[in-house]
Amino acid sequence: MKASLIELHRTADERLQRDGQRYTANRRALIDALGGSDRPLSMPELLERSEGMAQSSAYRNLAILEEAGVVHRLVTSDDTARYELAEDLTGHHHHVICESCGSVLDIDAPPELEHGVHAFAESVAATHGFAVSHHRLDLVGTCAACAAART
Amino acid sequence: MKASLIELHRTADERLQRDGQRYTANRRALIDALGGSDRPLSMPELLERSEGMAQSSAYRNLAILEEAGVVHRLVTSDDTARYELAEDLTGHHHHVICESCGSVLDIDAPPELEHGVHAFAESVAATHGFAVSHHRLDLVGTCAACAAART
DNA sequence: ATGAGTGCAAAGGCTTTGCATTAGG
DNA sequence: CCTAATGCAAAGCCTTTGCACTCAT
Repeated sequence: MKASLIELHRTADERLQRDGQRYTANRRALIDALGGSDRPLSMPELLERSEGMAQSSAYRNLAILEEAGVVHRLVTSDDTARYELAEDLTGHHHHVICESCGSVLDIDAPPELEHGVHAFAESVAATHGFAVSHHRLDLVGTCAACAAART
Repeated sequence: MKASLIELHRTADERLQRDGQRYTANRRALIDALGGSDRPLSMPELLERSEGMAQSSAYRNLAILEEAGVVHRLVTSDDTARYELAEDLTGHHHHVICESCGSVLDIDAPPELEHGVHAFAESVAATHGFAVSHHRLDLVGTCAACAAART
């Protein structure tokens, strides 16, 4: 499901134009950074990968990219946000979150499990009049690195 | 699984003592607030329910209560934290999160689904050397109130 | 008395906003 | 040209910390 970078840029451009936004060099750099990662990136990580971009521009552009449905902002356990490409661009996946260092890893769940979650979501929607737009299934614990460091 | 308030206070007291902490009036008030709610509470909500408590005391005591394993802090979508009783005091449950107003509702998942999640967690633990301590399964969308307001 | 707990106010850290400058169409 | 986008610095907001005071043991 992972789209090529070229295709990714095309899609981003389309969605921004639909919102009356331009696909500038800064926005391109952010998409490159996110498209080249197999996990969500924090602001420091994004700035490292985006030579010379002002932090305020990064925040502003990420907000615009999220608005356009290209990027997704997520908050896990620590209070720093992380960003990833929208799910329809990366394929549905879940997160393994280290509560010690805050790092996040992408991971896929077996189809049976996804089915179960969808059924659950539908029953909740029906029961509570709640419009479920998506679900999150995170595994939280300690990553190998942190477990080792804690020795 | 929901313990009586009396039992809850006893447990909180025990766990705090184990940490060399006292079970003060402020801490009691926080536990009362959380124990009397069927959903996680934000700081403003907690202060409303805790007559005259200083915000700094609330933050400090919640941190101590979390350390003692009585309270759990969670961050959902907006950047305000919410607090609930530790899972072993409330029973395992999941959250329905409104991305419009940030409200959170507690909910139970069917046992089959929980089984599936556990199996998944174990396979990830084995594959990635990641120590899974717990999981989160959230349904994200728009609550009935927000859907109505948006008319 | 003695240290934990509290409230108030100040400081911190991530994120957002104001404003003058630069650049894309 | 004219508006959108950028960078810098200032402001905001939630949360944490410093400090003097109070309370319980």
